[in-house]
Order: sequence, then C-alpha cells, then structure tokens
Amino acid sequence: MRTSSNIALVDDDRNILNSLRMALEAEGYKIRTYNDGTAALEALTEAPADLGIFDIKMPKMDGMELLRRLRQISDMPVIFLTSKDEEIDELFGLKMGADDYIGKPFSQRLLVERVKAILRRSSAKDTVVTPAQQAAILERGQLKMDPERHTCHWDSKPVTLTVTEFLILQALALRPGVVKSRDALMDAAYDDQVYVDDRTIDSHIKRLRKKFKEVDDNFDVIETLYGVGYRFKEA
Amino acid sequence: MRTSSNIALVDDDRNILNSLRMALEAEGYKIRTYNDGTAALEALTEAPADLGIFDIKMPKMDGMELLRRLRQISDMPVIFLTSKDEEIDELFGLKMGADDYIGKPFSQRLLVERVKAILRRSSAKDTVVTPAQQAAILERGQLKMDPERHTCHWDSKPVTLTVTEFLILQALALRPGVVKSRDALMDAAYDDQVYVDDRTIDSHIKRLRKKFKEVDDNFDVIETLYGVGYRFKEA
DNA sequence: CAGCTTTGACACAAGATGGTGATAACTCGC
DNA sequence: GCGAGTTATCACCATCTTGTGTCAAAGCTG
Repeated sequence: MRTSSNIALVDDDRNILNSLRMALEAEGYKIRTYNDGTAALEALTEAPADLGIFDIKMPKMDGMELLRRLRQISDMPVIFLTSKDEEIDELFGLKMGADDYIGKPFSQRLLVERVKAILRRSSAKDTVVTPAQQAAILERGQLKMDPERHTCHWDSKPVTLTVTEFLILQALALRPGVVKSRDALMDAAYDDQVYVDDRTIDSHIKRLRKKFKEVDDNFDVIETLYGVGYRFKEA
Repeated sequence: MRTSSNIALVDDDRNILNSLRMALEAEGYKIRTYNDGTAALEALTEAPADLGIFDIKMPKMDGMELLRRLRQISDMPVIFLTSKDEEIDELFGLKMGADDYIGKPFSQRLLVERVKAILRRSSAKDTVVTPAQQAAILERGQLKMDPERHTCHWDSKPVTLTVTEFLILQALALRPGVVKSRDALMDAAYDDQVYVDDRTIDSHIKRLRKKFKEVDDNFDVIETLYGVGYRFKEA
C-alpha cells in the first residue's frame, strides 16, 4: 500500500496494546499507543490519527470522556472496546459518533476486519452514490440496468446478475472511465460493517465478465488497472 | 550526493556508537559522536547537524532533556533509540518533534533506511503536494493527466502509466520549471517510511521518457539538471 | 429438510511492476 | 582534454497483483 493509515490505540492493559499493535502493524498500519485517555487526548490534539480504538474503561479518563473531548477538535472515526460486564452507554456513543463497538474478548481477526471496514468507508466517502442514482435506470452504451426490476441487459439480451454483482457493476457503470478501487467497490456492494477480502471483488468481477461473455464474446467493458482497481470503459 | 548530510550520534554505549558510525559512514554521511547529552548539546549549539540520533537513556542528560533544550535553538529532525523496557513518553516526543523511534535491538539496515527516509523528507518538505492537487485534472501544454480516471494523454494520444510513473510525472508537472530533487520525487511517489535507491527514480524517469517518445519522438519535457534533479519544462 | 443458488475464501499460476547493480555515457570544473 | 562525479540505460529478479478454478459455508425455496 502506498499510503498507510495512522491508528491510535488507547488501553490501560499493555498486553492488549501490544498484541493489537502487532496485529495491526502486520496489516501495514502505523500504530500509536497510549495507556490512558489523558495522554491520548493530548497526543491526538498534537497530531491527529485516521482512526482511534479506545478501551471504555480506563484510569484517569475513560473512553467515553475521551471521545467527548476529542469530538471538539476532531471527527475521526472511533471503535470502542467494551467488556461484556461493562455498562455501555450506547446511546451516548452514537451521539458522539462512535463508529463501532467490539466486546471483549474479541478475536483479532474480527477487529482487523472492522478496522478495514471503517477505514475503507472514510477513505472512499468522497465518491458517495446517492440513493436516487442507485434507483435510477442506467444506460451506458450496450448496457442497460434497471435496479427497480433488478434486470440487466446487454444489447437487449438479458443477463442475470446476483445482488452483489449488480451492485458492483452499477458502481462501475455509474461513472464510466473513473477508476474504482476495490475498497470503493466494497463500499458500493456491502454494508458498512462488513469487510470481505479484496480478492472477493476479483471473484465477482470474474463472474460478471463470464456472464457477459456468454451473450457477447467481445465483451471487454470492465477494465483492470493494475495496482489501482477496475474501470468501466468510457464510451 | 553533493553535500553529504551531517549526523550527530549520541549514546553512552561506545559499541553502539562505533557500529552506527561505521554503518552510516558507509552510506556517505558525516558522523559526529557524543557520549552524553551535555557534550552533544554544546557541540550542536556550536555547529548544527542535519539529523540527530539520540539514545533515550543516558547519564548527565538523557535524550528527552537533550531534545527539549535543543529545540530552543534548532528544529533538526531527531530519531530516538529506545530499549524495549524503557518508558517512552511518546507525547513528549511528539510535542518536541521527534521524528521517529527505533527500539533496541535494531537492525542497522532498518536504521539506515529510516535515516534516509527522514533526511529525504526534511530536505523535500518545502514542496509538499496537497491531496486536492493530487486529485485534480492536470493540463500542461500537450500533457493532460486525470488522476480519477488514471489516464494520461500527450497531444490527445493516450499514454499508459503505472502508479509510480503517474505519481512521479504528476509531481513534476504540478510545478513546471521547478526542479525536483530525487528525494522530492520519492516523497511524492512513496510512503514516508519507505526509502529506495536514487537510481530507482532514474529508472522511472527513463520509463516515462520512453513511453512518451513512443507517441511523440520529439518529447523532451522532462529535463535533467545535472547534480540537482529533474524538471518539467516550462511552457 | 433436500436441493439449488449465491457467496466468500483460498491456492495456484501467469503476468506486471519496480528495485537494483553494473556499465556506458555524459557533464562539469579545471 | 582529464578526472571525478553524475546520469542513462539495460537486464535481471524478487515482489506484488491479478485471473481463475475449486470448495465449503450460508442462504433460499419449496
């Protein structure tokens, strides 16, 4: 990855801190760790991060309070770590814009997935697709998609797409010529909380190409851009 | 390199001092070593360096204190060496502008890479490229670059660039007539932590020139400035 | 519940890319 | 014109990325 995201970990348990640091560094993120909310707040004031992962229960300043104060200076996404027996004021978290809760004990795999999901969203949010666009009939050359009927045609020949395929193709066709990263395509096809492997997008692209090849052997409208993503060929 | 950078090493362990001196001198840097913070501070007050590498734990004056005092007279970049069992006050480091932490034991190769990355950054930091600039369509004479589509045209003829090539050309074209050192180009194309050889930039420049020559035999917009870097020819 | 579809994940191979070192060519100051 | 220093170019190889086949899990239908 060319530019890696910056994550601030805050927990009073150094074991958790260390194991999370390792797990996330293995994914290529830059990690900063803090033992309590006070230190974290100061540091985040100095230098912002792309994502915060806060333990709820901490000495000096707990996660909630940390978030409350942080919100005065930043809108960075935040994941809360909660023990099952801890009282969570989920409403408060919602108001303050906590993006996720993960209950301890949690699997590192789960956490990493959530992290990816959240960072994916915040990095791709500049290219949001409006509901209106999603509902509108889409015509791009030989392609015609009708979301309402969930039908898709190529040269007036019907192509049966599954839901995921439909969403991915739609996201691509909506902006012909524009490269969509795999992250952006995930954003289009999946719920916010879900993160699937990058290669899953490849799988769907493969299935899309195959289905269209069956009605038109020369189908080549989905272009691959090595190291970047996919693109719907411009007219 | 025309003027080799000047590095101040401060550590109370002479073995570390010596091995680091050797490793860094092999890279062509000028090294000055000090055994404690007091001596280092005096010397740095007299004659500044381009980079400091400080052990955190030292007699007389530790690395933190050294940095604090140093900041009153200089903003040179600093790398801290930390033992795993040492308490790092990362916040302090952040405020004071420490640029990196390296935990002992460290590989010399790692350290040398960090050193190069930091010196590169600090020498090129005056020519930062904003994300907005990176996303904007760029037109300079016959050249047209569209980051969103990841397309590049010369006289309306398409030129296919890889990601790295695209970033380097973009950095050059963004400021026609301005010389970009290889360090600055690395900054544009690579993540902060990564350091690649100077020759790598040459390779990419070569590949760029070749690709443009293929569509226009008279292409000469990328100029070489002997001993300095590259420049996008001004209109 | 059985059978079908959809989906995500993985493994592998093929291909693209980019870093590196060597060497030749060049530039510049003297 | 010489020599030191700098750049161009080439080819190799390691690494990263992608396409595809396969499989098992999950979902859906009747």
